[in-house]
Amino acid sequence: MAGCSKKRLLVVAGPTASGKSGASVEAALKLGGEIISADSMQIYRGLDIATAKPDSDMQRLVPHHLIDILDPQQQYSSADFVRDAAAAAEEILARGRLPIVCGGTGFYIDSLVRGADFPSGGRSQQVRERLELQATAEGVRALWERLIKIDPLYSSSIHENDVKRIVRALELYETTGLPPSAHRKTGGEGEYQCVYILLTSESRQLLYKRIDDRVDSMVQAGLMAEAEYVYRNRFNFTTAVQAIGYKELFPYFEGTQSAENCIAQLKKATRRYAKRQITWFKRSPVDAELPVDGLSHEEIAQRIVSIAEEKQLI
RNA sequence: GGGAGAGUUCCCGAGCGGCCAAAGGGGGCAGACUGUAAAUCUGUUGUCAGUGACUUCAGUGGUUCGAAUCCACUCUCUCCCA
Repeated sequence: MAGCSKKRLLVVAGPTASGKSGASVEAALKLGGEIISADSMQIYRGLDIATAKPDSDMQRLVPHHLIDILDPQQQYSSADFVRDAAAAAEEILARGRLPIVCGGTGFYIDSLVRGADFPSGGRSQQVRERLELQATAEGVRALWERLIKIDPLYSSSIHENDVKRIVRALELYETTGLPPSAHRKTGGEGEYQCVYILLTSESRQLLYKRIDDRVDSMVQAGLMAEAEYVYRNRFNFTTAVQAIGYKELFPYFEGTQSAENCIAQLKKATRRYAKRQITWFKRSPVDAELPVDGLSHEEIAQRIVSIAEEKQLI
């Protein structure tokens, strides 16, 4: 029993198709936990198949938080996640249960765990849109040069082609009057007594095979219809269109590509995404790695529980 | 049987005497990431050794100081006339 003042938190992270959702549900049943989804796309209502959202049975077995909390035209951010996840954890703990953060959005998870503190304010849709327009009109180069003058330190840490980060940095500067590097928090401690478990695959090939199979079953489950719905709303669903599983299929709806080609493209995009996740988690404050190849959700859950015990979380 | 053309590094595809280990794209691999993150961006991709060396552009043999690039023959493929 961890008697310290910090709040208990179990994190189950991993790349797509590593089996985290299923295993987390099992683990939650064993531990008396509730799940906080750390997934930038599962927050959207109506986007179920491509996001591999836990089905209603799973959600009935164990309470899930931060799933279906927004309409697809709404926007969300890492800062929103930190706030919402912290609130959810609070409630769960108050009920005497264990919060289990489960997801693949490493940026969200690590922001929460590390206690990232995002500056208040510092956000302006208007400013950002203006900067984005400038970027396309005058070229990224122009913005980049402005950023160098404002914050040479920060600008040296990002690449001159990285439009999103350059725009964001300038947005931050214009709205707060301070250069981006002034906002950088030096490794905050975080307020959780956290056990961070990373689900891994020892064989990339196996992971990729699981991804391919899962895409096939998504198609079986009606992915095309869901994608067509997103396609029709592509100009409104600004963040949601970014999800893997829709945009790869757009050429099919436009009639420029066969469905087969698009699906192959989708598999490739998902594999690359998994690789990016793996790269991300290499730098995350992980406490334990758990190889999952060939294990059932039940078995993975079993190990999660023993790791939690070992680390004296429970 | 006659004629035209093509064979390039994992794939597609430029190159048409030296500046070519060979443009570009795809794919692979690796990485970055502090309020869009399933997004965005970067690097690398013949072998070996830190400058450099070595083996590559269907095959063989030539021409040349020098060839992926020119010539001859061989093989494979595409197309046109039979």
